[in-house]
Amino acid sequence: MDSFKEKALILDDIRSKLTKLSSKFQNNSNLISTDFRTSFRQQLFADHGYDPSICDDENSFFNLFECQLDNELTTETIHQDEILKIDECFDEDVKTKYLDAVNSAHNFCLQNCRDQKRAALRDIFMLPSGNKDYVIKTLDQIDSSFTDMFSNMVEQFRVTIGFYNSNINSINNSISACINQTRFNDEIKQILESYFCEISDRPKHCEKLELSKSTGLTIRQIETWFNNRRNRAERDNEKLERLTTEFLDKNVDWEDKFTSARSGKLTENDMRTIIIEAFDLPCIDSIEEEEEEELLVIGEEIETTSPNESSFIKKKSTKTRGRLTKEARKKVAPYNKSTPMTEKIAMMRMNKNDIPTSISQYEDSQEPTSVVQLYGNELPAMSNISQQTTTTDLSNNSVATTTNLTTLKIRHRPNKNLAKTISQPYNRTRQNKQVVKDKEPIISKIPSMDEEQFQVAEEIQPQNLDFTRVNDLIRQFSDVVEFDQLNDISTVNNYSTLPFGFEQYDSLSTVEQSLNDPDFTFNTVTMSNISDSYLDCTSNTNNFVSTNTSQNFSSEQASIVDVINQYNLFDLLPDNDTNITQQTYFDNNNFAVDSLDENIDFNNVES
DNA sequence: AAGAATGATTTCTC
DNA sequence: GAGAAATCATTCTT
Repeated sequence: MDSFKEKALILDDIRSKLTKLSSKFQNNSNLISTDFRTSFRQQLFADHGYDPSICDDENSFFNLFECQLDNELTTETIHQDEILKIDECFDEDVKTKYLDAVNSAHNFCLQNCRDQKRAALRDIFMLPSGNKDYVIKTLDQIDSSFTDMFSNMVEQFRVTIGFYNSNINSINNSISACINQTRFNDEIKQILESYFCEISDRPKHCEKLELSKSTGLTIRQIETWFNNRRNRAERDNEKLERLTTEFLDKNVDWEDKFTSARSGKLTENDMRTIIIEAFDLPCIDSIEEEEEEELLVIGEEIETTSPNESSFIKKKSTKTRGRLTKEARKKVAPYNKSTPMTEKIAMMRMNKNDIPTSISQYEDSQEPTSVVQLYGNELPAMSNISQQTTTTDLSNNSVATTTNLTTLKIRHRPNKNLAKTISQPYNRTRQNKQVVKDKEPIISKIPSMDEEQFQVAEEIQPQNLDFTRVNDLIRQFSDVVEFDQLNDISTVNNYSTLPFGFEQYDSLSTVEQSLNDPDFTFNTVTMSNISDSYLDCTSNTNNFVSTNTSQNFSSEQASIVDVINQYNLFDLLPDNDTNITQQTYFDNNNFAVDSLDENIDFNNVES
């Protein structure tokens, strides 16, 4: 443990010297002589008893500082290209604002790209051994990450100004589509709907971004859609709740009736009568009579032409098919076709403890069309579920309801109209989330417009476009860059643990304390010094990020991370004759938290 | 024409 | 600042 403390001090020393150096360097590289460059880091490590030969590629590093950082982001040419293209096809107002947006985006990416590269270089430089190839690769990755980001933004801007609507096939739709995005088309609805039902009704920011990308809607629109969707689903549930209560409150032993119906003691006709009476429904005599007359005629005809008893009976039995008016149907909740209701009833019974377990199962695959069909099957073991459900009174407690529904895994079903508007049949199976990782910058996929398209675009360009949306986008992208993109970029993950690790040596006293006191925990370690205000620990497959000190961690978890990070960091310095290669630490995501798995419940860590 | 559906906005709360 | 709830405005369905 002596070496632990010793190494901490050494690193602290190296760190302060290097920090001075690199800040000087950023301002004026000429201040540093060639001799100094080639020997500085070697000397530094040699001073502390390490083999200087582990510090290779000195010159490369300095060259990188000098050259790489000043390289323009590769978006530059694309950027110019964009300007030229858009120049030709939109009016002055649209053009200006579009270009402003693109410019802001570009500057933003440029600036952040530089910062990231600078940070990466600084951090990597501090390590005992350098590997030019690795560093260049890292810088390239950062470059391409930001190129992608910029491409995405441009794409979004284009969507906003209706760029893609400007083709010959959709002239009529395009103006209204881009000025006033009224109804979303079927494809978009399908995407949102299936996301809502299958994955989450409350997407996280990065998920919203993906949705935004796949639908072409803005994040704001995505949010609005999900808000509305949640609200309305909730309202529907409440309505069903009310109807169910009403249904169950009727002074009828429904279970008994259904059993009778199943066993044939009661005909559907009987059931219908019972229901109509129970609910005091506006009887639909007129419709009924008409139909009966009709059927009667058919029956007679059949009887005369072909006096086959069975076919006659068959036909006759159709006559008794229960039919209610539309209005009546609405009131008879359990017989309504939009029907997770059956589960609801089961839930309510369960909670009321009057009828134990069995009630019908609602079949995903078919619309229940009659009483028998609706209640023909039995719900699988309710007892499994009941243990988890709350015991609160259901009738007026939507929270409890939601809990129960979730537990039951009740699925939302689009109602008839919705089903109609969604062109593809709603797919109930969870779709494999597409892993979209283009190696190539997305910008290459943005189709360019030919001359003819430009002319069309010019004719139909939107007049009253609200560009606050574009600004919105810029702002949103800024957020995303901080919290999602940067942390998602594997390049950044690789090195972003480093600043944290180094910063921890600011609190050496804490380390010291920990060494003397076996019971000491690192809860008190200051995390506010974390350089980029995020902490990223990467394990084999698990990846969790705290964007702001220990907010997303419990203090216990945070402290574990601290400890492990520090230990691992010390391991960076080769002990005695151990020859540790660059790859051991940097081509391997296990860098920081290899041994954490058994200590941290990754499932509970927000990522 | 009435009513349902739905995207968007406003207001309020936590 | 995010989300729920209420509401508005417009479009679609019946």
